[in-house]
Amino acid sequence: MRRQYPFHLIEPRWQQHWEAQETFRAFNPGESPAAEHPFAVRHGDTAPESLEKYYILDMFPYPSGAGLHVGHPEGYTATDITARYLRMQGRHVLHPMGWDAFGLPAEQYAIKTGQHPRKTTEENIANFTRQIKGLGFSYDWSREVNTTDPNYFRWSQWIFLQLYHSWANPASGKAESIDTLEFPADVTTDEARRDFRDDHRLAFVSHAPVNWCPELGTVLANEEVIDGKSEVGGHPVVRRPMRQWMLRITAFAQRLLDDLETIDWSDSLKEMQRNWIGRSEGAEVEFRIQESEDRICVFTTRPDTLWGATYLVLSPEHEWVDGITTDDQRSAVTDYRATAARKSDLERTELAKEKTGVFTGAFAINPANDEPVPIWIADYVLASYGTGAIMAVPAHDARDLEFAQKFELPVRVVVQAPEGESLGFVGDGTSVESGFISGLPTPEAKAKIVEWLEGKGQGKRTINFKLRDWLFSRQRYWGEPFPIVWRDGHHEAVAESDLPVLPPELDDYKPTTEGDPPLARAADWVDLSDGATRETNTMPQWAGSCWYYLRYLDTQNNERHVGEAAEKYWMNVDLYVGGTEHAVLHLLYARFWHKVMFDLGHVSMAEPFQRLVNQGIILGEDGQKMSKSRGNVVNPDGVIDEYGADAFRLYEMFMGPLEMMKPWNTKGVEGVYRFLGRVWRLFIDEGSYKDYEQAVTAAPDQAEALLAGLKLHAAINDTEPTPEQLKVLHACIKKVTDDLDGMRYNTGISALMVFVNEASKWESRPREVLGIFLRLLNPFSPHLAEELADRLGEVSGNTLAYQPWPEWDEAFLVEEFIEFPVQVNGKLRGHIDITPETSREEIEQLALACEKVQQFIFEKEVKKVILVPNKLVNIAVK
RNA sequence: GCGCGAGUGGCGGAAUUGGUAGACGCGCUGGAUUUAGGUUCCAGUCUCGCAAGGGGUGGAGGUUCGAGUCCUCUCUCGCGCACCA
Repeated sequence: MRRQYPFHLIEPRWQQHWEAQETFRAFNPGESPAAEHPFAVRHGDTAPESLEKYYILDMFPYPSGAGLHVGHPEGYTATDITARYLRMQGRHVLHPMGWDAFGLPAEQYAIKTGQHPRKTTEENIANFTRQIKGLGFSYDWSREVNTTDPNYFRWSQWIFLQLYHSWANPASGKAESIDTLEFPADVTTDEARRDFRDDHRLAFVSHAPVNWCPELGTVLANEEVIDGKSEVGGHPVVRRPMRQWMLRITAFAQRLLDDLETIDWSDSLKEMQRNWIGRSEGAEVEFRIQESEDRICVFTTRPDTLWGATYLVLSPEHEWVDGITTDDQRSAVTDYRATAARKSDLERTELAKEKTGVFTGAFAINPANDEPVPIWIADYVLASYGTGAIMAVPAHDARDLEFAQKFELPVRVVVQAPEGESLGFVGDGTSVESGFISGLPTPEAKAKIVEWLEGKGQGKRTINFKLRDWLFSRQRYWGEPFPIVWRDGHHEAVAESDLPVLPPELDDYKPTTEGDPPLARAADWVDLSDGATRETNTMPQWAGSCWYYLRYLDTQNNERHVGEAAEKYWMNVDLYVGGTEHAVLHLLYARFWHKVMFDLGHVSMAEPFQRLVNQGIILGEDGQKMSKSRGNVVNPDGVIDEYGADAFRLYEMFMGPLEMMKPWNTKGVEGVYRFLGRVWRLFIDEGSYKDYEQAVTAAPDQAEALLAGLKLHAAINDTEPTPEQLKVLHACIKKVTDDLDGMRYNTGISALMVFVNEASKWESRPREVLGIFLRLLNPFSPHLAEELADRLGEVSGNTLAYQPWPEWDEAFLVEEFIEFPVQVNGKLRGHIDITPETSREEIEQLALACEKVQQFIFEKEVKKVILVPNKLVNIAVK
């Protein structure tokens, strides 16, 4: 196919120019550009740090072997356009890129082939770099980070130590040094004090059941388990107790929830985080066990239904089950617990349509009415939420009702529904048959019963979160080793001066045995000369991505994770763009780490990402999700070969709104490619381009040199633009500026198309007008814009990157004659010719006199004439 | 089940605050140039109707001079969470 224009020559040339010129370098406080750098050409002696900054961040990719897919450049193009736009607007823009390079695929490939994951990772990064650079993004490559680089993960380990050395002080609600933790009076021995501290650290060791994925040979965080299967690979996950490192994210649940109010994220994303944090207000109520002094504590959000609590249910794992079970029920209970323990999470939720459970034989006393209620165990009660025990109120809870009906337990209505059936009613109503709270509306009933329980010492108001502590260790090779050693059964921090802790070299990357990490195989590495042994787990992939946005600010700093001045100047991230897949993983973890760092004084702001935008996913041409098995994956390399990077960028944005899910259509790429061809022909003399093409056919190796022989279009000249031309130009400036401010890239592009459609008709094309158009085009398709601007005339600093963004003048947009719409009863009936000076009265008269309008108001009563300035006039008749 | 979002031509999508529905692009139809095709350029393209005119933004109501936009009910699709007491 004939090329619309020689993008294959233009694009690499400008990419090399930007690289050589370091066009997109951002400058830290204290740094300044050389005098000939385009930043200095634009801003003169002004110190970069005195300019208003804008930090625009992409979610850095995992460099997989498959290379870039079309989803990556969607977000990257959007941020690049905004970065280039704001640079032209005079902002000091930081726009970096890096690699989230620890991860499972490289390790699995290593297990299969014996090749070191570092090698795979390096190759993949090289490929990603080539692809991303080929798209002409304006990244400051001097700030590239790689999470697997020891100079990077040294600081990931350092941050882990900050967590290790801290605790969450409930009094201040903040992370503080573990040294501020006061020991209770009864904690006196060194051993007890050590244990007490270890129980309070933000990074701590737990032996609780965890999500173990046998297929992957590692444990997973709750966030990484979906429907009982691993998020990566979809392998079954089972519960199993193991010694693991945990991070105390639960201590920050309330702040993670509250601070969502301070940031500019989409409602749906905030809602996803809120749901994940899962705050619910209620009360803990204590039920005395019959013929015993022990009390079972349950959590309920409906303490007002206490009179309707006709039985209790404990989770099968509840620690008291053994103690309370009666002899005649013991074998049934033991069997049930064994069955429940064998069930995977999947079976316990998905497959368990029908409620199951057994009676323990024991009874508890309902504190409201002193009646004995039976205690059951059932796996619909989760050990991990609340107290692992509930009071069942079958009349006002669907699950309890189902259970009660199956096992013929009593059901007692205690809330009157405002209307309709009260049995099974779960909303707010009025308490009935409930002693001293009868007659009270639900909220008041709740308050009163809790007050009463508190007075009796049998309950208290509480808040529960679904959020669990973060399981932070993995049984893998290709991750950050923990900066931890073990001595006499206790863990100790590695000295900061000994960081980074490098992983050992291995020949075999497989986990050793059931759950033993591959690092355990490296005896030389594990056993230290002083008798201590190294922790052999590694950190999860999230560790590196939790703080990379900070390292970009100061990648070369060997003294700190980030220099204070750089952090203060650049933070926080003004705009963060990425996919929704990280809504509750990366974005929650990073916020948590950031808050800890904030409390400890290592960063200056409480939230890292001020504004966050999710790009929608791109579907295949068949409207299905792209996948190898469907065979509908679009490879960007092929598209760029055929149409060029500028067309690719333009199409990714022209498809539709950034945040929307939308299908790929190669015909659409051709459309924007044709548009770029029209831009080319607006500037370049067609005859000379045809000559060039013929000459290139004869001498393909001379293509670069022959390109120099192209002539500008003969219609381009230095005449004064006509008012009509200025109107078209300024309408375009206005629309593109508005759309870029609102990140409406698709409509911005359509405005550029409208301009080109008009300008193509001009017999005289003023250089001034075309030059301004190229500045508008530059953020979208920078290679072509730079090339044509270069041919059109001198560009200061040899790049459009820092040319001032054009401003529009409303005066040029005023129409001399306006076709003003006239409606009758809200329906368009005709137009009248007016000018901006036409008075209201005149417009009304003209509208009523209009011939087309006449036939609709003839012999009717004109009730009202509504004139909306600059919009229309509407005549209401009857 | 709960929460969030979205339904507009043959298709992707426009329509900042209620104010000319369908911008821009794809596709399609016709024409011109070149011609082997393609490229490029011009014209047309929501629908019914020869026209005048009528209808039209998932569906049904409502508010309004005027509703794709606001309100009520309802249907469909997508996403998230899911026995969270």
